[in-house]
Amino acid sequence: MDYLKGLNPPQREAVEHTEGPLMIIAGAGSGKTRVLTYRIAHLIHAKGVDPFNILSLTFTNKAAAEMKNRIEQLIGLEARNTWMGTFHSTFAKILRVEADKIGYPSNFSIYDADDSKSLIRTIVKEMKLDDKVYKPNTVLSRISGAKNRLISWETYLNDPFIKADDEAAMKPRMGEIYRNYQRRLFKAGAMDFDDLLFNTNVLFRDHLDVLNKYQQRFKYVMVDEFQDTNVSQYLITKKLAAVHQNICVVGDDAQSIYAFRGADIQNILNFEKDYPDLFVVKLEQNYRSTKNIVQAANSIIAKNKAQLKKEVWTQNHNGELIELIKASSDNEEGRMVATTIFEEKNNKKLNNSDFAVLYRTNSQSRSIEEALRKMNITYKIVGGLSFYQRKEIKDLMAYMRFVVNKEDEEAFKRVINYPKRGIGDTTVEKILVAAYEHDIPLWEVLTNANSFLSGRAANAVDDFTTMIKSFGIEMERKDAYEAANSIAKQSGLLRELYEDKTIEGLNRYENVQELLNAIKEYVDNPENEDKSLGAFLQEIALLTDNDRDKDTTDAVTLMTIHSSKGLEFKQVFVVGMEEDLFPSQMMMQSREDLEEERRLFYVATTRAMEKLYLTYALTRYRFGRLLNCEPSRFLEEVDPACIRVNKRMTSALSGALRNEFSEGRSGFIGIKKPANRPTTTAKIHTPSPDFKPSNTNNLKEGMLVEHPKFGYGKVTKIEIEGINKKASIQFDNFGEKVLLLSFAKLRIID
DNA sequence: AGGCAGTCGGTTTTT
DNA sequence: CCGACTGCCT
Repeated sequence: MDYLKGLNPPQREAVEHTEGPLMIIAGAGSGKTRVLTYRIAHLIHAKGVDPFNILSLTFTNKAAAEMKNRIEQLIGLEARNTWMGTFHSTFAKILRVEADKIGYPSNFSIYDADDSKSLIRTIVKEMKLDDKVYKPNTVLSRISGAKNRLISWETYLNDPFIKADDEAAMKPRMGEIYRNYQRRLFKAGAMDFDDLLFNTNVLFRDHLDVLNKYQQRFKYVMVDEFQDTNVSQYLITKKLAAVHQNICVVGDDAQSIYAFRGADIQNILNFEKDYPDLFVVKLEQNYRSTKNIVQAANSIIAKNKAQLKKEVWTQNHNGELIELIKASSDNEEGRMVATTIFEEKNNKKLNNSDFAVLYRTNSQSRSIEEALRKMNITYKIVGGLSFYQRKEIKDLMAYMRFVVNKEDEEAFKRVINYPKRGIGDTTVEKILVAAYEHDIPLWEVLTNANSFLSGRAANAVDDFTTMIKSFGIEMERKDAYEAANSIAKQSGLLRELYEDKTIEGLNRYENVQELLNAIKEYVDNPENEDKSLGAFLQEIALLTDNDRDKDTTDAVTLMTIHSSKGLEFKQVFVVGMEEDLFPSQMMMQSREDLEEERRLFYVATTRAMEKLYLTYALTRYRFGRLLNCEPSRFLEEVDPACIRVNKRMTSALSGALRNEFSEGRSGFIGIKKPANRPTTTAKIHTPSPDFKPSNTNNLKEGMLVEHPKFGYGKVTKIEIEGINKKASIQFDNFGEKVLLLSFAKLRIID
């Protein structure tokens, strides 16, 4: 085949090695997707494999779509028949078909994280536990972690180590919550994201005939981004490939960034043990980036202990040095990014789409957005508050979900009284108690409202069920679009939004219209055979914002590092290079955590083809508070030969700030005069509870105040600098401090 | 049942 | 800063 000519020797080896277990270690920018697509094409064309027998698993819908696209270009429509999708969507489809074998209805709902958390909140409340101890987030991630390691609630409750662990964390009832959560999901005919994989494992474990069916079907199994698989995912693929042993995994241990989701880097490090006759190919030549960028990335990742041996290199030019940009605040950082983009665009005749701004957390996008808007630079945000997480979208989807699956408790709670129809919390509570305590299906309670509720409430509920029933009939007779359309209209949801004439309301109305359009597109797409509402819902439940078609106009891309994986841009800004932000202080519990943050930095830098900027701010607003920031340790870890400091950017203001208030700490800007008192005289001080930031607006010179850390002090000076009001305070035991009034916590004594 | 004002708390990444 | 929740009033 002539398409093999364009490949370098290791790439070609990977493509041609089709039989038996194969691991491809693919460094950043080494042409991984190319190899994967060529390999599939090769299987079909040269080896005569039926596309129907090939399964390719990816982590994002985008990656799956991209690969499908590229194969189609290579070998034409034949490629349509290969099964290509994310783990979650692939096994959701299989579970739909086999649901009855594990006791689920085939129209099961898929709970997203919000639904899961809401359910956990209800359970914690019902168990009369403290929701400050059992926070939905913590509980969910604990349960999720268990499921990813295939620990059922039964096992969880009986495992003495887990028990000891939970007790040490002062959360002894965790196992019971897990049990109740799981029972409640089952009763609602619902699975959360992790269940899709967990239950597939259960299905394959308990029903060997089913497993065998899929083993026969998938003669060739391929896993992309293998470093991101968790145990649950790995076991599924291993089982599927057990008969034919044609398993090909592609990954890069240096880009494993999903440990928080249960990804286990050991999967890739131990793969050889599971397959002794494993063939390994390393793709080490980088075609994407300049030497400087490759070297910078390598110099960071080299500090990690847990990694496979690999030497990524490139024949590309040295390119420009990496530019280090220092700003005094997050807003100035944004301005610098925007002006740099503006200038580079003009100087090098680049498009907006050649630029990307990457950050560690979604909330960092704000200051960048503002600056870009001011300079009239078009941008698009990937991820963030997802379209599908918007209230109006979730509301309409909840209606659709409830019509499809009338046991779906979370969907029910969303729609029962929205728009308002006079059914209050007490009534909802009664309905749920009736259903749960006596183990009656929710829909049975609703259709017999008279037996459970008193007159007025029962009538309102009757009207509701009548409406839902009519939607059900409509759903059976019509396609997803028509059904959704009349649900939106007749439920009153569309009218409610239409009547809201604020800009926000208009937006919401448009969003709902957009969802309806998406359903229309789905129905009109000849590739989708099943045009029912249920089929559409299962499709959409696993979509994220990243999968939505954004306007293809020329725009700068803003996103988190996590969502940037697999992409490349000519020029990349990695912003917020500050200690505790990146590497994130939330993460930093162990060496492994630091190493994952390093890999994250590795991913970020290797997105850049020609030029890379690292920027940081000395002060930053987060959660409405102004914090002082230290430069990230990563700035020191990068090989200094690759970096140059942008002098122009180091403004007088930032320099002054840096020198004068160098000892940053949350809550105060710095020490002006060192305290020359013996520390032994510091008395033990228990702060009273009423320290409020707002109090400090009333500060006047000469006042006596109390600070939670420094104790009692006297205000010596009030001054305004820029947007900040500052107070110098002489503390009894700590000398003079300068506090920022916008957030310093103080109590005024007189 | 529902609306409003005021308090409290979280503050990471995604299928 | 922003959303979720609480308590009070109609």
